[in-house]
Amino acid sequence: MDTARATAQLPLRERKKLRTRQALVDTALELFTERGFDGVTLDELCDAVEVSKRTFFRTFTSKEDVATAPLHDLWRAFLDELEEARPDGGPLHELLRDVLLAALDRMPGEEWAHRVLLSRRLAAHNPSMGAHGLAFCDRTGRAALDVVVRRFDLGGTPDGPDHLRAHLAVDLLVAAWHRGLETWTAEAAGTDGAARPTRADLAAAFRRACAALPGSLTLTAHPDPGCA
Amino acid sequence: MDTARATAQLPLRERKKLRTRQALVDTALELFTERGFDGVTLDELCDAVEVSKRTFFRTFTSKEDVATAPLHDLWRAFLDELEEARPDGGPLHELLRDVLLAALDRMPGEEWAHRVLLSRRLAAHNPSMGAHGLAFCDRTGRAALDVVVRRFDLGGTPDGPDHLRAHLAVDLLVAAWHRGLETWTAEAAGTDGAARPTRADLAAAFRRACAALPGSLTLTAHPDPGCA
DNA sequence: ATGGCTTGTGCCACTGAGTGGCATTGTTGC
DNA sequence: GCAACAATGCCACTCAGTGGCACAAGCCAT
Repeated sequence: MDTARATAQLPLRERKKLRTRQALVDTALELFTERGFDGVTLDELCDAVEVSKRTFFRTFTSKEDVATAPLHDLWRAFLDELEEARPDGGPLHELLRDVLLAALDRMPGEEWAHRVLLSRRLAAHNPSMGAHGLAFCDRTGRAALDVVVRRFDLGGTPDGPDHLRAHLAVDLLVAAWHRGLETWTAEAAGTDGAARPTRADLAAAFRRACAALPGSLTLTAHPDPGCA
Repeated sequence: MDTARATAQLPLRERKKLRTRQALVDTALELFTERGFDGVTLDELCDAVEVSKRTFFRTFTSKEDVATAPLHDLWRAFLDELEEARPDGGPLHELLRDVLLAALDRMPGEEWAHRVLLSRRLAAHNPSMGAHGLAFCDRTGRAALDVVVRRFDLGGTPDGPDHLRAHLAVDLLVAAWHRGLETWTAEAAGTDGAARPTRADLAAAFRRACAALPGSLTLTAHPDPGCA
């Protein structure tokens, strides 16, 4: 695989660490998917990868963490891209959207997409997985906001109402991302087996969710005439 | 002894349960605030309230749960109010905002506000508390969406793009709520001691966050000329 | 290569959250 | 009062997560 060549320059130690890390992620997703998140103990996972539990906790912060790793990679790329983004005077939320799409484009293809799919399915069926994912997005959102207020000129006084708007813009991005993920995984449930949802599908679903944001503010509600 | 009126309203058993429940919440918030969430074991908390740990877990689902109880009450009231809301053809997000404000109005005054304040401070400093709160809001948001699509006519085909917009509208509400909470607790940090933030302040902060939602979509970003 | 030096790993014992089962106590209805 | 029943207390247990220390594997001289 390409990762072997890309990491060939790294010291042997680092490569070994990355290898066990990847083995832990893959095996965890496999075992959790097979027997459920609660149906697999850390001891079993560590036995399967032939690693001590102590080492596991040097690599990941929690049992949930190992199964959320694919998303971590994406958001780290997002923050990297954001750090180098050049605002052009357009709406902030469009900039954020494009930065996230660029980060998505950096992810290593369909293998990654499949891991994300497994991870999201676990999160959908396990409360602690879901909570961990939400908390991670929240933390990342705050980090993103820090970058935005540090690097961009939003035209208002610092700590004024524009700071609140910027924070909300980040929240909107995260909300759209979650809706995109959700419809994407729902599509996956429909197409069984062969036709797996691709990274491009995920990007499209996310774009659609972003496009639906303005409409979500104007959407009107009427009493349901259904009892007629 | 208890008055005939009180006995008539609720069986003794139920009252006892509610009393220990409230004692657990109050003592937990007190101890956690004093010594930190991780600095208090459940055994200590249970000793303080003179309740067995087994009973604790019959009342609350987790250690985090007991410290999030004040918010639970609010969102339960929100769902109740939503169940009886009559849409008037106005924007959905305004309806949701008003329903949440109405629920807020039902909360038992400043004592409740103080408990919320303690709870949020804990959540701000403890990752697992924060994650628990986010997961709870997410679950409640989904429940709210169910009510909306069941009771309201959104004018589109079921499961069409309007469903996505409705879900985003709920997400927007939750995001605005979180920002309102955040600015409210920040105000509390400024005014030390005597002048505690009130429930009315919280409602105002939430209103402001809701009002900032449209602007968060149009907020523009320019390169920071900050080195001037 | 062979020595020290650093760094990651394994092992062991431990804390603390959360659960299941069963006996006991207290409440309710007759 | 007495049977029926629910809530509680108690005990033992699983498992996630941590600290400490000994050991081994990679790194870097000479």
